[in-house]
Amino acid sequence: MGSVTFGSGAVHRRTLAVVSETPAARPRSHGERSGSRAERKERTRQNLLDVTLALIASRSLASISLREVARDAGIVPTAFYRHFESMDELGVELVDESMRPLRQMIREARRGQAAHSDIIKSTVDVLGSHVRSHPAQFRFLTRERYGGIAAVRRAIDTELRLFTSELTVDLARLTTGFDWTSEDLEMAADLMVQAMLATVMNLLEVDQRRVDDERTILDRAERQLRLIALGMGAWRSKP
Amino acid sequence: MGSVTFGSGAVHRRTLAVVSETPAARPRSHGERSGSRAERKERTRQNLLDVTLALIASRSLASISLREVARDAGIVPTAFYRHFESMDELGVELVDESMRPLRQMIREARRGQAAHSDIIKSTVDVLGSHVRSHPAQFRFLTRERYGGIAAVRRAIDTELRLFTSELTVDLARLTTGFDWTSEDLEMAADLMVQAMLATVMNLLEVDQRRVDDERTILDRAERQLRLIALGMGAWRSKP
DNA sequence: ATTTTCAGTGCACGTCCGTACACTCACTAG
DNA sequence: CTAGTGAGTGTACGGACGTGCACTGAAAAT
Repeated sequence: MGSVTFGSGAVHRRTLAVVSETPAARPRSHGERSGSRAERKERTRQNLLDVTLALIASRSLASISLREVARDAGIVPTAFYRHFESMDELGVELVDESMRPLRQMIREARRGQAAHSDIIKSTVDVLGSHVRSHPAQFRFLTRERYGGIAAVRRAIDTELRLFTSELTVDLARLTTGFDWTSEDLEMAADLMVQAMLATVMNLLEVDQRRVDDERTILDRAERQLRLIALGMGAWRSKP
Repeated sequence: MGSVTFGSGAVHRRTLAVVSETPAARPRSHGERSGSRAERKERTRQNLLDVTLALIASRSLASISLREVARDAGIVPTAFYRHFESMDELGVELVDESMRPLRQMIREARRGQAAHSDIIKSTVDVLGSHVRSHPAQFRFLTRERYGGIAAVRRAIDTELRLFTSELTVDLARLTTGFDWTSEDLEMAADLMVQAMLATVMNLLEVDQRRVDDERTILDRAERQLRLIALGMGAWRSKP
């Protein structure tokens, strides 16, 4: 079970279409080795990010080596530096990358909020479906949120604050008439985000867990959010 | 900046008091190298745990090496195996170790609950003081709760469930008369534990953070728990 | 047509790692 | 008093790691 090295023997296969005069309409083969230099570089970079995200499934970022990532991405270790200065820097970039599904989620939740009458139910459903379709991103965010790399922790924290403040704005819209201070709104939004993040981790740890199935977890999240909403109905910011 | 190896030259100094006939009243020197073999072993074992806990402050368990722990504990790497089979096993033991302050906390909170009139305030205060006096343990639990080592994650999860179910019992006592199902009580307790754990991490990350000072964080936690309590007042389990 | 750029290669290095093995020698049990 | 135990030692190994350096060759710039 020695080295699984490959690529060293497989010589770079250049694009064979040399005669065609139409540069716009390429055959594109099957999306293999094509594009400008910049495009190729971007693809490798993306590959490094993807591969790292896949490795996060079972381990923490701090225990993943540069060599391992390069190996899985099909490049030589030193070529890694053409894209990132270190694994830590890659980790910070990965935060942006992983926030994309979450941002898309909040947009979709807002849409559901308009259509559906039950805001909480639709929000939880959207959460569930997004976690199911982007597990790696959510796992990365929840695992590294309090993880061992300070720079990554900081980056996630910043993004999550942004997320919370967006939710705060939504809550403000729903509580006009009640005398909520923005500080209290933010506090309530933070509690909701916490509940949702804990739900995310529960969803990701299902499978190997006892009886908890997905529906049970989402039901609980729904009840927790409903409990908070109920509390907000009874709250007075300045008593 | 080569090897900082030491201990190899410092020969084991045996206890010098050989003449004294009283085996009970030892001079004890200054608590250095004394005790039975079993005691010495236990002390080394504890040292390994302590040293690891200290290293967790800035990194994750998965990135801490056996050699590093052994070095800091003042023993040779191979002697590590006299105490633990691997770093993973040490991690699982560390969970028990770290739960002790938390268990003591809940006991103290219950006492405060009896004396003080405001349960929430006293609970949050107890939380704050325990985090301040046992930062390493709390950091370990929160950092490795969703960390990279499955066995440790599992162990923490189990302990936290126990903690939650203890809180559930307390809540049941406070809500007699209201028709709460035990499932809903547990859901509410879980939300409270989540809020408290998030508070713990916020407390531990203060210092290097912006303006958030300790009091601000505890105030927020207090308001979050109060919000939940308010929600519970308005809740009906089977509507 | 020529030069420049630069993503990726290949090799080499020094360091740290986990762990196997044979050992010592203070304690303990008999 | 003697024999056995076992916590800790010292050496040694094979392998993985991060990274420096000189390189190649296709694409881009001139």
